[in-house]
Parts: sequence; structure tokens; C-alpha cells
Amino acid sequence: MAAEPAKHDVFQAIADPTRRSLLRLLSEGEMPVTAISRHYPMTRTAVSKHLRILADAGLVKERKVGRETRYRMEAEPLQELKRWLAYYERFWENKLAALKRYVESDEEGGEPGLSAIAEQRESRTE
Amino acid sequence: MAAEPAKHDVFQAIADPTRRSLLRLLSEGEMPVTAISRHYPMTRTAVSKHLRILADAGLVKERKVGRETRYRMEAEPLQELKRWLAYYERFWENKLAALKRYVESDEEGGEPGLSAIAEQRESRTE
DNA sequence: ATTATACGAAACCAAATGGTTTCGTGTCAA
DNA sequence: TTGACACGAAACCATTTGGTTTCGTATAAT
Repeated sequence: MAAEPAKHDVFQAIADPTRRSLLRLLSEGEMPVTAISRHYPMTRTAVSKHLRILADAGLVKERKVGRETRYRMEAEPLQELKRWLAYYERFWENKLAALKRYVESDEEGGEPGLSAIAEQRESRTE
Repeated sequence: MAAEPAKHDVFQAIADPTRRSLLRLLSEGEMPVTAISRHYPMTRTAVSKHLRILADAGLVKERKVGRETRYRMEAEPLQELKRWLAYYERFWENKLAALKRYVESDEEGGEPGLSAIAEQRESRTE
């Protein structure tokens, strides 16, 4: 019972720059298709298809008002992205913490655990 | 001077489920290509191409050791995703806060500002 | 009633994507 | 030195993607 079919997932939906832009635009409020498409250098139909993909991912909802279809953003599905990301945060946080220790100790001899960071900081100049 | 060419961006890189899985796998540690590809129902070459795309986005780094190429994860570029996401968090947080107020007040008459939530909670059974 | 507007569906197209097989090269092992 | 192993490059292929134009239909305006 329940649950959307979700033919397109959130990761795929936000992969396209135009769709990310659409999301941003709609975050300012509901808007009908023609008004939306005025912001883009492509046909209304193309924009409409992007909106469909966003809708499949649950990131926008449509509402018919007279002869127009108004779209609005739905941010909730982005929580999945946030959860996914949470797993990886510790990795860059560890590295930042290590870097901080390294800088504060201001020693030059690179301890083994920090080699990756040292390498990164030197990656310029051959 | 400086700055990666970044032919592939992070959003596109993580759009593919296989690549997300690769990232997860490599988060456990450095691994050579053949070992990596044993986890997937596709050829080593295919995996190699996914790794290339991840590398283009800066999400993995390679290191040659003897005849093998070992890959490791680099989480930092995911910070871009985090920053992107930060903009949208307030939207679902607002909604959650509104829902909380709604539930706690346990009134039945829907105030105008909460119509979207009411609608959402009733969306079944027409 | 007629015309104009707003939109989606359909058919179509070029390019990108995700995969394959085949082959060449560098490196380790006998 | 002769294999065997690890890998990437290249050529190729089917499907998906991002876009177009054309058309039909519902609603609003005259």
C-alpha cells in the first residue's frame, strides 16, 4: 500500500543543471509553466519535460488552475540526499580535523596518517 | 593556474547507482580495480569507466602500485552537495515545524497557512 | 461562436550514457 | 625469457537523455 512509484529518483533528478535551476526558481513560489519557461533558453515543451521528471522524483507538485498548470517545489525528498550525504561527512571532517592538528602543531615531518593531506597541499608545482 | 578541469561534476557523478555503490565500497579503503570489480555484475572495463567518471569529479584518486591501480575515495567534493542542500533545508524544516505546531495544537479547523499540510495528510481516500 | 492562450502527447532527432569485446602494454612470477 | 596478470584505450552497440516541431484539447476572452 501507498508509496510513490518514483520512476525517477532524486539523485537523477538533480543531476541536470536545468532541473536544479528549476528547483531554485520554484523555491520562490508557485508558477505556471509558461512563466517558468520564460527563464530558459529552450522551448516550453522542454521545460515541461524537466518538470515532469522533477515531479516523478516528488520534488515538485502540480496544480491545475483554469487553463494553466502551476508548479511548486516540494523539498522533502531532498532529505534522502541529506541522509545519504551524512554517511560521508565524517570522512571530510576527519580530514579537516587532521589538517587542523597538523597546522596547529606546525611540525614539518609528516606523520604517516597525514600523508594524504600533505600530498594534497603540495599538489601544485609538479 | 590551478583548479581542476572537472569535466564531470559531482551531481552527475553520484546520479548513477553503481557509482554511489563504488563510493561506498571505497569508503572502506583503498582497493585495486580487479578487486573492486569483483563486487559488480559487469566487466572490469565498465567499472573502470565508472571510476574514471568519479575521478573526473574528484571523488576518487588513483595510485599506481606495481601492476595494479589502487583507488581510494575522496569525500571533499561532496561538500558542494552539502552546500547546495543547505539552501533547501529550511523548506522542509519550516514544514516540519508547521506540522508540529498543527499536531500539538490539535485543532481540526485548518488555518490558511497550513493548508498544504492538511492537504498532504488527507491525500488518500479522495 | 470564434479566436487566442496554456498546456501535454507524440513523433522525431542528435548526442550522451552504460555497457561490451578486443587488443596493446607494463609488471610480476617461473 | 616466457608466461600470466592488471589495466586502459579503442571501437562498437543499444538505450536514455535533452531537445525540437507539430498537433489536439481544454479553458478564457471577444
